[in-house]
Order: sequence, then C-alpha cells, then structure tokens
Amino acid sequence: MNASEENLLKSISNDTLLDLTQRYGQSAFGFGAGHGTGSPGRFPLTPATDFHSGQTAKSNESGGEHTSDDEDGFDSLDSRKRGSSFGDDKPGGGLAKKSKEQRSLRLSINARERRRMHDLNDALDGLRAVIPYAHSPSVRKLSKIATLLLAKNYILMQAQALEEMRRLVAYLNQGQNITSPIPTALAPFGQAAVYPFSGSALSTCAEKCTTYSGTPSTLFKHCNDKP
DNA sequence: TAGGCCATCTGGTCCT
DNA sequence: AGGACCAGATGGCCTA
Repeated sequence: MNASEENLLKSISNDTLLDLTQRYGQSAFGFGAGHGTGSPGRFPLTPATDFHSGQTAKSNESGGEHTSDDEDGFDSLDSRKRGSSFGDDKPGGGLAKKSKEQRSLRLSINARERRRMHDLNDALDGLRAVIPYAHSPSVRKLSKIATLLLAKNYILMQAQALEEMRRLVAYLNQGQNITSPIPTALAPFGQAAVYPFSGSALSTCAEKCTTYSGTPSTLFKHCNDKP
C-alpha cells in the first residue's frame, strides 16, 4: 500500500466524519496527488504472457465480458495464475492424476468461481463509480479495501447530512427565525445518522437491496426476507 | 528487492 | 447433487 492510500485508510478508520468531510470538500480522494502524477497507474493490467502457450492473454479485469469463461475455463483463463496445483504433478495436487470426470468437474467449479469473483469485482467497480474520488485516468484505481471503507464512511456522511437537513427543516417549520448561523442545537446527531436504514419505510432486506443497489436481484440471493 | 494488490485455483462447508 | 460462499495458497504485476 502506498503512502497516500495508507493515509486515507488511517483517516477512514478513525471514524472522524469531520475529517472525511474536509477531504471531500477538497476532493482529495484522488490518490494520484502524491504519486504517479502523469502515470496511468497499474490499471488496467497489462496483458501478460500465457502460462502455458506463451501467447498473450487479455486480463480478466472486472468489467470485462464473461463470455469465454463459461466453457471450461482453461483456455480462457487469465494468464496471471493457474493456481497452485493446476497441472501440477506433485502427489495429491492438481488435476493431472484425476479422472477425466473429476477434471471436468473441477474446471466447471473453477469457471463458476471465476464468474462469481468477476461479479464481485463488477459490483466493486459500480461502488467506485458512485463514491467521490478523482475518477481520472491518471489516478490510481481504489483498492478493494479502500473502496469498501470509503463507501462505508460516505454512507455515514450522507446519512449525517440527511439527518441535519431534516432537523433544519423541522426547525424552520416551527416558524422560528434563524438569526444566528446554523443552530448549534442541531447537534449531536441521533442514531438515524449512524444507521441509514433505521428510520426507513423499507422493512425487508429484499426491499432495501432492490431500492439501493440498482443491481440485478439475482446478486442478492442472501435476502431471506420475502417481499 | 520487498511489499501491496490482485486473479486464480482449490478444498471445505453450508444451503437449496 | 449441485451451486454459492469462503479462506488459504500461489504466483504475477507494479511501485517505492
């Protein structure tokens, strides 16, 4: 992890929304500031030499098509890594000594797992697209962990802002004039600021997922709630 | 060159 | 039984 990213994570982990807000205000979530200015960063990954054939294979970077993965996985695999025991002759490892049936099953499972991880990465890309940081080609893409932590705090910050707006509206609706700056009575913030869904009319997990994800519902099979 | 990040494979577990 | 999910292992790429 580079220094800039490290600093970001430090600032995220302490839950200081004020600090986070200041960073947003400065649009300081581009990691390119401290390093690699003018450098395109490490993404997208450059094509690598195929492990077996020596041919150049396109990276399976998330967002790419998942078409060829479905066959049996082998020929269309990302060339980065074939796994620890793939084709390995060591005892107990690899598919070489397994039956054709077992091998076929293993390849099928691998392809499924690959697809699953691609879906996960697609979702992470979607998350990166909506959280505020510099989306510039010269800026390094957020790492997975940074994306998740930043998203979490962004949600908290938005919830806090929403709660503040609600209080302000309520205050104004009482017919009181605001002669001084923002009333200090608006703080501290209630629980609703911490749990965005706590006051929501949406009661089931499925409803929340449908409303807030914008993602195909098939990706939310965790929802046990019946709408 | 070390460390961070990543994709992939793999075997285990749980669920439908 | 088959699929989803998970965590560990492995090795490639990139940056400081």
